[in-house]
Amino acid sequence: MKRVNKTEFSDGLAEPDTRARILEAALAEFARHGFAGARVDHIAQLAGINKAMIYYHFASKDKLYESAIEEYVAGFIGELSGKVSSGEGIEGILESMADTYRRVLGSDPYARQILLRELAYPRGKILSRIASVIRDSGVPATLAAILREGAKVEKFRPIDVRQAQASFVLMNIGYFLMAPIINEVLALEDIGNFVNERRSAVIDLFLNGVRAR
Amino acid sequence: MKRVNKTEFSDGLAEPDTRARILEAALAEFARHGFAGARVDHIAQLAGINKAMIYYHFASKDKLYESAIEEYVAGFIGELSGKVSSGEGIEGILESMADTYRRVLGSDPYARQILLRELAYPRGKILSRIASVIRDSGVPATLAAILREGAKVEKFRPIDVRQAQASFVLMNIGYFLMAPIINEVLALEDIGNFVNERRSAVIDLFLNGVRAR
Amino acid sequence: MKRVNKTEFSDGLAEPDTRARILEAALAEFARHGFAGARVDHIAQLAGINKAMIYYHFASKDKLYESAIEEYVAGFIGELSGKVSSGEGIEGILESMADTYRRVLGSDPYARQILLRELAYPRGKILSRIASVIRDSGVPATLAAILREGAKVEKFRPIDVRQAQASFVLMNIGYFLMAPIINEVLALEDIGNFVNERRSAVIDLFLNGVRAR
Amino acid sequence: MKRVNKTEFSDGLAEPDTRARILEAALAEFARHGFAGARVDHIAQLAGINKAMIYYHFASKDKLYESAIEEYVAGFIGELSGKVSSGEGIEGILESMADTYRRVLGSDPYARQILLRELAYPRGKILSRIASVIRDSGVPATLAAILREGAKVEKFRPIDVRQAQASFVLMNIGYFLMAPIINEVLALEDIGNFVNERRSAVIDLFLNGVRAR
DNA sequence: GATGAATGAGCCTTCATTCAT
DNA sequence: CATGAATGAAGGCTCATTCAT
Repeated sequence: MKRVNKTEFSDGLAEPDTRARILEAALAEFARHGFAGARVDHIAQLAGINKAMIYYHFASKDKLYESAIEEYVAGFIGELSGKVSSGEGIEGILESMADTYRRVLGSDPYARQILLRELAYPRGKILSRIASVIRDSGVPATLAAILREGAKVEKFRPIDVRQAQASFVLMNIGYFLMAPIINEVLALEDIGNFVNERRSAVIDLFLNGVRAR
Repeated sequence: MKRVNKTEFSDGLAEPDTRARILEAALAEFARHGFAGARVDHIAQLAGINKAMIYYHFASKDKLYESAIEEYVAGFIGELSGKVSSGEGIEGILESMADTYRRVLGSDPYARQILLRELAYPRGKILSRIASVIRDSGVPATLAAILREGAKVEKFRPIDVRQAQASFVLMNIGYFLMAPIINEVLALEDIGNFVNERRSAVIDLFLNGVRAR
Repeated sequence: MKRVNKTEFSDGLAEPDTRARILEAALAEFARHGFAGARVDHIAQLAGINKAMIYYHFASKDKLYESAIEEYVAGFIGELSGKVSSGEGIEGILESMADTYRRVLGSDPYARQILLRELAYPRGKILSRIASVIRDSGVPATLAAILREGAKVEKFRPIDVRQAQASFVLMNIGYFLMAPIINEVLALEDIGNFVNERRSAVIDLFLNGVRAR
Repeated sequence: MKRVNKTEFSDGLAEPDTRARILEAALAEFARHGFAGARVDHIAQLAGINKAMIYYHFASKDKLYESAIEEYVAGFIGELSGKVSSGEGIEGILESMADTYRRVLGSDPYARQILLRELAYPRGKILSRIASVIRDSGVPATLAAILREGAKVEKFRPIDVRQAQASFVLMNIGYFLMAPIINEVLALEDIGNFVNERRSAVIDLFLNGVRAR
């Protein structure tokens, strides 16, 4: 907040400021071990600072968790918002959504863990925060609008739009959450392929599912 | 396993044997607090026995966790297998699957927590065990067979069967896992209704999605 | 409370039970270093037990302090009560009081420290407890009665009995509390002598102070 | 000592210099919480300065304590000395002593705490310092002289002067130290009254106690 | 089987003290 | 003089695990 990089004119190898380093280390530790399993000692080691510094910058392990997750979630705001322009048509928006989910949950090292952890043992208002970020991105509303407009002109079948929204999201996100089980149940040997093809398979199923006959 | 009822000659009002009580208490505690957050003391208290008894029956907290989850997962074997007869047609099998997922994840007090926990922080081979139970139930294979047969006679479109399997499962299971976020993003006010209508909405989307045009 | 000596029939060298050992060690540590200065680790060492045992028997450092002091103060109940029979006359009761004060504050290793500590930084209701023990001993009431009776028959001057009570107590107790300063101000070289003679000096001053002329 | 007013050329509204502010804050903190219970952080906060400043002016918490108490005790030197002129007679000197004790221990916010604390857990040579201040005031010597002179002319009984000195001091000071217990044992309801009347009650008892018959 | 007591290692947090600026 | 940041060494408390009975 009122923090300034402490080595502005120095050797160029300026180490990131302590508070940020702590938050990053905390995120990694919490993602890997959950809240109860995370060790403050370990976070300090990861951040390369003295353990007491954590309590200098944050009041407690609890507050540190909140701060780390909050900052992490806030980081996605820019990424998600404005990704969709209704002009692209339904294929465009579905592709955009699928891409975003994949990028966030398939590449980001912490998103999946944090999300699962919070779903299992909610702490504070983090789930609400995540929901806000998604809703405020405008994507769900845009998809809903398209489905409703399409139903009027009989391009789409008159279905429950909310159920459809949920279904599309879950087909996409759900895979990343449940991959270990899905992959084993389906006895997948070419997981990379499966993931790559999933985007179009999901969109195909969805579009055929909602399109009027 | 090797346990004997402890009140063989007693009054007939035999209380459940200790080992079982421990396992039940452990499941509840682990589901509620995760592995690291669970307290052996608390489990003993829940089971109404002395803490040392836990170590008499189980080698460690780790082993206790494994035993509790293993026994819990094993309990679903009978429930899932034989639920599907391919004679019921595709609607029948989809309904049967949707019902089962809902019963397990929507009513059972521990399933959702344990599943999320294991997905986030896998311990031992529990995820594999879950996958085995699902696969051994024969349901996925039956669904795959129906989709393939249907594709041959052009009843269904020629799609990737594995992707379709995954999609159907995720639309169903995914909701229970992610309900807190889904509900808030969609600003649901009638959650009960939404859940009740979800089964047919999902089946409807899926069938239209795979059916030939 | 519900504690039984654990080595009833053993070698006769039965070690005192743990709880009592902890209380004794705690008293010593608290008396020597005060509450904030006392170290739980040190108490455990003094008691010859593992630090965790302290928390097995007592909830916290706070509670341990309360328990230790409470038990300590309670130990004086028997010692103080019934020490005075009004039949002994005023000299008798004054001597008895002076002796008791001297025994408690001059010989007991902890009384002075605990009393000073509590007077400076009261914790819980310990000062009240001490007051109760003194009052319940009946001694102050007996002294007051004697002074009042004596005033009626003009054996004593008509003075404020409460002030007199306070004065007598303070001349006795006060010395033990303030000895380091008193001794130095008076440049005493024969402290032992001074203490020995104090009893009769105080009683002499007091009796002449209250006696009618 | 070697300090200079920090705002020599400033607006004239010079704030008290830092060193003095630290000493004042330290005295308050030490009086309230004792040495071990006092927090350097808290002292800095009370003084409205940065914690490091404390270590710039004082070497350690120990030295800070000594300095604060030393300065505090030194402040009483002027107050106590020269208060007594033997010309006032014994009543005069006793009244003067009682008044001084009451003013210091009954009104000063720290004296009682500091005195009790030092008596319980002496630190450095502070008790000696206090004794010196008292002795150097000349009051005890004056009282002793009066009692000895009076004994020669048989105005006073031939008592142990040192015991009498101690007794008078303790009747006065002792009450302030032990008030919480005294008040409760005597079940005082009019404490203010009791304190007000104490001076004359003590002097009355003492004079009658030493006066020849 | 069952229990109360005991333990060692570790955990979160605090605190006096120091350093760089 | 003055500050914010940093640190090492505890300090109180907890927890999985074991022991004696």
